[in-house]
Amino acid sequence: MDFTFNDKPNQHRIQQTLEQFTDENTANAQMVGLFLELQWTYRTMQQQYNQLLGQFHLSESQFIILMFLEKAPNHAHLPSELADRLGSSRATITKLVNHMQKDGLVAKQHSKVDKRSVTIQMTAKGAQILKAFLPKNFDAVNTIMANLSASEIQQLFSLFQKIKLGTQNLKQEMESAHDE
Amino acid sequence: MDFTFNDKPNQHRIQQTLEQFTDENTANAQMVGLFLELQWTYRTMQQQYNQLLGQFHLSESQFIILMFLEKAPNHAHLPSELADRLGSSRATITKLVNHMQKDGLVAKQHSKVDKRSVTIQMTAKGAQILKAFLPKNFDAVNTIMANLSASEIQQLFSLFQKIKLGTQNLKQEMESAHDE
DNA sequence: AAAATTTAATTAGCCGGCTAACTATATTTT
DNA sequence: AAAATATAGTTAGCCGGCTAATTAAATTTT
Repeated sequence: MDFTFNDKPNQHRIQQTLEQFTDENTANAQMVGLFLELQWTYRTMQQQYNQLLGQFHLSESQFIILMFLEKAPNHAHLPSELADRLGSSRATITKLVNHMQKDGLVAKQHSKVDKRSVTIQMTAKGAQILKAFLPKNFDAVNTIMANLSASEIQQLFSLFQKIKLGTQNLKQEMESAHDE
Repeated sequence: MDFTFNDKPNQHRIQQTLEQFTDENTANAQMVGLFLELQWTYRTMQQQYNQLLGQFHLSESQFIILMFLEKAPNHAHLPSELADRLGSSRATITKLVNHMQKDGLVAKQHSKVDKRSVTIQMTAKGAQILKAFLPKNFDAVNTIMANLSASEIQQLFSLFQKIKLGTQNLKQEMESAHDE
């Protein structure tokens, strides 16, 4: 965009250009601002939520793993399945599961069919801690979301969907740019 | 809530109870679902954004610090000011700034007035890297937010505000509960 | 059947987040 | 002025995220 006028533009043109610039500028600035706002909203929420989890000696990922195991047949999953579910790397899962094993929340069982494979099973203690935490989690989420109406919740679902789509597009752009 | 009927309720009452239960249940389930959705949206977005930052050997926090310094008089701030701005602990800032110093993005200057105090100043290299990154950042944010209309962006600002309020309420609840 | 490839999980090493404890300096109280 | 308190920043030690390299086993190719 060019802001040096060699001709002598009339007032209308200047006004138009300014408005156009202003519109684009504020629209763009708003996107950046929204991006920062999303990060701040998440960070502050997560900090508080982590404190709650800390009272039960859990991390967010550990909680998600317990929830996932709770619904699974035989309360068991493979590490790779946990990684897919959490959207994190297998290395991270190894660490997490080791901690959880040390704390007695899960147990590892080596498969005899495929000797590379390991099943992670929730223990009774894990189930008990999950059961104790769930109501607190529920209350906390209700408090966090208390100011939202039912229709606002629906809006957020749909808006998050759009942001996730945007993220996917960015991912594809970056991957194809990397191939060059 | 009780679902065993000792009396013989008419069809209407059953229907009513079911609806009421369903409504409450789905409303609550939706809040939990929305909470998970927010986490997922943020996590996937952040993973991609971190990849972009990684191309410039920056982390998100390092970028925010550079932006903050860029706008500051003399391109300088105290560590405590950075901590407040990022909403993170001073220990985290110490680590971050040490890394950034090693990479030549910032410099430390010990105050002679207050010997406890240190000023963190952005270097020319820091300014240059920031300048190189900004357009990429801009494009990435635009891609992520591309599916949102102007009014949707406004909605999100207002909805995030409500979530932040909810977080504050949770914080206060937890702090007062802790005092007991 | 042997070689090459793929897959499952782990390890090593980095970064950034936290809390708690510590050092050094300023400030306030007494 | 001395003692107590508050403040600025760092350090130690934990956790959880990542990538890259490694190990071991299964599968596919040849």
